[in-house]
Amino acid sequence: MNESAPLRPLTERPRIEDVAILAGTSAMTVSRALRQPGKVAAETLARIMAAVDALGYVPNLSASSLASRRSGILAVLVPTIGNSIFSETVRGLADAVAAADLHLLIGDFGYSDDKRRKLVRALVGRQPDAVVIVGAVHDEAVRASLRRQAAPVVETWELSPDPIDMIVGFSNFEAGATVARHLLARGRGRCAFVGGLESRAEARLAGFAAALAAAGAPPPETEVPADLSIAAGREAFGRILARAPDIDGVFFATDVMAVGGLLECQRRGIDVPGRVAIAGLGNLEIGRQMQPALTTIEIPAYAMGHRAGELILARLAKEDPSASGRVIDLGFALLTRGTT
Amino acid sequence: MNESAPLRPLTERPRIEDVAILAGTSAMTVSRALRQPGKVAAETLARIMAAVDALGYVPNLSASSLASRRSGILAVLVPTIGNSIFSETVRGLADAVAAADLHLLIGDFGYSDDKRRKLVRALVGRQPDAVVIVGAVHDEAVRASLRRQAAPVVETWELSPDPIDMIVGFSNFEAGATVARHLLARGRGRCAFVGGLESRAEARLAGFAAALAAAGAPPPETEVPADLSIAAGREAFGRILARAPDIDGVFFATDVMAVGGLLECQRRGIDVPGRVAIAGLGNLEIGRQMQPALTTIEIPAYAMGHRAGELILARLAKEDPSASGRVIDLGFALLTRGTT
DNA sequence: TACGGCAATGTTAGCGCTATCATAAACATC
DNA sequence: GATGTTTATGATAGCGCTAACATTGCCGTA
Repeated sequence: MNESAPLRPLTERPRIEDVAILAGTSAMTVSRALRQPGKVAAETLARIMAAVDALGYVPNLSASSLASRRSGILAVLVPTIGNSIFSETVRGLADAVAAADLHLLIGDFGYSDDKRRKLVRALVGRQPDAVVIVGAVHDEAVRASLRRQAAPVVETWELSPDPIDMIVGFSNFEAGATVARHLLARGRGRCAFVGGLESRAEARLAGFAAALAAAGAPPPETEVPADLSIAAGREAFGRILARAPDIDGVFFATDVMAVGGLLECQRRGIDVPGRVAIAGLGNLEIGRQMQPALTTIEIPAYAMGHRAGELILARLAKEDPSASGRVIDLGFALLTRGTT
Repeated sequence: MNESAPLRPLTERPRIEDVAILAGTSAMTVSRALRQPGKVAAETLARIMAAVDALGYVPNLSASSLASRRSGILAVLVPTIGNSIFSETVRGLADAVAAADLHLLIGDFGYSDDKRRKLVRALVGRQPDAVVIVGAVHDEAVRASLRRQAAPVVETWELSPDPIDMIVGFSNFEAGATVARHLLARGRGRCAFVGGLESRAEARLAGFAAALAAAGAPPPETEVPADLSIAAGREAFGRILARAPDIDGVFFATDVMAVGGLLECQRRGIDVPGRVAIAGLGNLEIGRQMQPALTTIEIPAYAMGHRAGELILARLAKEDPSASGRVIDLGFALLTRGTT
């Protein structure tokens, strides 16, 4: 048995220095071996890897970030991780940046501007190499603090002529207008809208109302749901029917709520689309599987995340800021199915 | 105009030193002002806050972590962020730790053991103050590397007599057995199970099969779905019916798949629960809203996250490791509704 | 033999914070 | 007034890494 006392207690995590000593080399060579194995002689590399395994060494990324000024963090801000449509965007993003070693630091701001402000502060402090936000940011203080930091910022899910840095989205206004024109074409003259609580839904309503007005139709009855659940969609639909029994077309700002509306019709024995046409937005699986299947706006949820990731990688690769201010419209598609 | 050239380019982010100079104090006092405002004189505090605002100073948390040996990061590993039931657990966790300033670093391992291994390495490198994992970890290498680090680790969604550190869950085995006994009590003698792909579903199947066997019923027909979607549930159900047309009770490992089964019955005109009884697990909103409403096992998704957060805070507060090895069973409940 | 070039490795000096201890000033106690 | 006690602040020394610049030895070429 080796009786020499260890210099540092074994309970502490090994540092790069410990690996270097065990491998009979220097800290710098270990650092290189782990990040650019090609720059280290094969024999040295093997000794270092053996030492890493023996000690269970895991580099301290805080120290690494501090020294290299690269955190390896991609900060992602979403309104809520509970919504599977946003997680599609996150998945697209993760897939796009999978090769680069960036880790997603996901923050959930619960649709609250105040929480988002705090989240931005906290995330910026971690020196992210890039920031992706679901939704355009309108709060000037937040915009300023995101602009001030060097990392690329991509907003998504909306279009804005004046993005913080880059924006990848679709026109919520046009989506609303498209649904209105579709309902009008189906002979629906008395339309309603269910949605609110966030700027994207408001843009959809604006487009919806504008297209109705352009066609000379009366303005939509509107209901703001309590939340974005099926039950909230049901209840909002019930309130609309109570207020305006002659409604013959309803656009729900999300498929989940639209499914609520559809289920409520089925419960009440209201014929869809005979008496009331229903449309949603998101092309979620549940809408596709309903009977009749839900007419909806398919949005590029995955693609927006993926494209955001590509933009980020391009910017991080070359020091080329020419992409700044870029606005990318990925469009959307109306999927006409059984409910209209 | 002040003509003196700045010592550092203005484009660089301000450091704590810059704030200190502007406020006419020292870096240490600024650091204290931001973390323990009570320990700084009111007047000094005001000057410092003014300087922070003026410069838009945001502390570099990498440096902070390195110096303080506290990262403020709570690492969360989930099989997929796309599943809203796991996001309930994350929400419970977030709520529980909201006051402590811990940030959730969420990693998604896509149900892949290999990805999880990599994710653990990456997350451990960020020196998390705590780790929460959805699912028990069986991979010995991963268990070892999580054990080696000092931070508390909480596994969730399963029970295991030998947790890495702590575990908060429910018995998937018992959940399966409970559903089996319920179906038997409803006179269903020919049962099937749809699920797989992960250890929790396998435990449910084991319990389901054991309870059937104990009652002398034939072993369940089982189908492993392609994924965990509604469509996969539909298809698996179709295959079961083709193989065993006399099936009169089906337990789906998740509500989403169960909804698929229910919709498939409706499409085929199969009476539920007259001819086939259906049960799911998760108590998701869609199951509650279906007509007839889905019988399901309600699991403590939110509570598991919340309890995990509480355990972590307790451990971080006092240096009391007595909670180690703790196994907490939060149970589950059978919600009998229209489909059985 | 001398020289430049290259590959492999090492040395030094921070990155921007905070733990720790020292100091100074203000106050209370006898 | 001498002494302890508290409160506010500051000086110093790292935390564990990596950028940038040596240094070393080896090769080919003049």
